[in-house]
Amino acid sequence: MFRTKTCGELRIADAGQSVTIAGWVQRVRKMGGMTFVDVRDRYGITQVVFNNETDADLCDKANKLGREYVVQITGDVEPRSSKNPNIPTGDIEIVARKLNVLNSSVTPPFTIEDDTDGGDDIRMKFRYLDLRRPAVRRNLELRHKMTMEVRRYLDSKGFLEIETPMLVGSTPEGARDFVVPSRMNQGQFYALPQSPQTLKQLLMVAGMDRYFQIVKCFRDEDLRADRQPEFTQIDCEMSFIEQNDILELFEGMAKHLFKELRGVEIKEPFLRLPWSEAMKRFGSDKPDMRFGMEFVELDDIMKGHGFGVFDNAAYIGGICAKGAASYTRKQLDQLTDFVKRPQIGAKGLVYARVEEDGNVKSSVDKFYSQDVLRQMAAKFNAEPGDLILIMSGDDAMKTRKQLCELRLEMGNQLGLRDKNKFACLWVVDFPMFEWSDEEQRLMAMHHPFTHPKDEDIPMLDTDPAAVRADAYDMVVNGVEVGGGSIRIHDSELQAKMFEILGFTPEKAAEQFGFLMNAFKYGAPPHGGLAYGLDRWVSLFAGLDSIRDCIAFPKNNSGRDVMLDAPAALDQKQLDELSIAIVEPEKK
RNA sequence: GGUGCGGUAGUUCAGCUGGUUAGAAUACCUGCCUGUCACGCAGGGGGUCGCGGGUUCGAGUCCCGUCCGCACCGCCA
Repeated sequence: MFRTKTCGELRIADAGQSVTIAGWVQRVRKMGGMTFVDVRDRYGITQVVFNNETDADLCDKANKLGREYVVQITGDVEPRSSKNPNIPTGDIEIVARKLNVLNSSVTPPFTIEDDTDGGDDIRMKFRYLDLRRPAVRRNLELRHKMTMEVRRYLDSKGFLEIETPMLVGSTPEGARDFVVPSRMNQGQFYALPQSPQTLKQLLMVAGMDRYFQIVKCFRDEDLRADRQPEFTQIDCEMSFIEQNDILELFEGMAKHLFKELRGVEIKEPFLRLPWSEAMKRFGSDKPDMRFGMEFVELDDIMKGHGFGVFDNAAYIGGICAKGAASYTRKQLDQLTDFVKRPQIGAKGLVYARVEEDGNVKSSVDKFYSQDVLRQMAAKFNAEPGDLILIMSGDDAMKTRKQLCELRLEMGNQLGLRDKNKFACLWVVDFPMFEWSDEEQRLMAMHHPFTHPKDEDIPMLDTDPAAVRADAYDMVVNGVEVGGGSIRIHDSELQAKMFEILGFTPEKAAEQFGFLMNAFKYGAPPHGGLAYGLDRWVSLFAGLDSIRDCIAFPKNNSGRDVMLDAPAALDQKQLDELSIAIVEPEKK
């Protein structure tokens, strides 16, 4: 046998056994007459000891080992005279009898340890070394466990896992597509799917009833810490269901995952927060509900006192930070700078402290009487020691989003965003459309196959912008971890939707004719959702970036720095595809 | 497309208002060391200061451009 034990499994009870292990040299400690070698594999680290007096040649050989050499070692398990309580195998060591050097290694560019000395850049370039680090490996193990539990749960609920093609047609609506040229069909292109949306709907028409797939999706948009150009979705679709059936089934899945992977009991049912309420109370369609600090609107109380900024504002709102009245002038100035940063773009910040005697001391005292300020503070249920922060603006939605940034920042500063605490909710009743300045038309907020709320359907003709959709997002700790909708299953309603979205009937037929045709053959009512696997794993692992739970991620500019992709093609390949590269004009 | 921060030894970083031979830690190499486990001790090697231009008697340091990395805005049905 190549090995009889892994580097993580030997315990004091194994003392006396002869074993063979194999792995990488983590570290060599030479003590003169004796040498300790830590051998690492996926399962752990085991100390091997070589003694000059017992076998001088063998000890010499061990002294020549370097970091990350690959070794096979046979020896006897013995209790250690001084134990190492830091590792599970710390009670024993292997007294070596045989050392087989399977491979040498050049010195790695960074240390293979949880607390590595390597930066992101170099770790990504040598990702295969980075993946040897237990901290990164654990993230991939968690990812594996999650997909196993997802399959177990969905299988138990009667879902079929069905694969859909990666080479599909391009759909200009929505994100940019990655395109793939076709050699057999010169001048024509496939696209990689942004999601299997239409295909899973066709599976519903096909009577598959309950479908899921753990599937790669592709979007050619700019990256973020939580956005990769290829990412994995847990994609699901069901027939003969209502919205509530889907919400219940998938909050059940969330509960299952929390229990199996984090040992956390999550209470059902989740809060179902209408989109309009989420925006009013938190200024966000993905509120972090681990803490309160809800918005309070102050238009009625703060207007008409001669403070021009407020008197002319379309929206005045604030938050109350518990116990933050001790903030210094400097800290408050920093908060003001924070909201004035270009990414947030607020004009300024008004603050008010509630003092021990209940008096309210604000930055706008000269405009407001103590009476008005106390009324204002009462609206927040503010107590002595609290800090009230107020923002205003001439666009209510914009100002709410700015206030949202401030709320999250205060949550951070006051330590209210605990990574080990989880707050789950559904945001429901999203608007059907949103106006696009760039395109000068209404765009589908979710996607064009989303079913409008039945009671809002009459408004499709009169006031489409006000129509709400049977669309929902699951939000955990301010992260959108999944979303879906009830779909349109009626070809006439679908045609109307395309019309509102500015498609001519010809264009709609050209791009989505296959779907509208299918709907003519008895499409069942259906709906579904997709979970973002990368985001779920990141959330459970407490990661700052989804990159850390992806074996081979792309960098900020969409490059794979290890493979050095993308790259130019050989002329021969270009010729076969009839593709000519035109140098972008130099500016 | 835009904003901010960064790029100095294999690696992570320090390097002030410009001024001798650019430092630290760690990694690496050599020697010593029989109970280490972040071993210890002694010694050693290691730099196109991202790249290009400019200002200056003199640039790692200031200015302009450019490339690369990270975070964010736009974008992400």
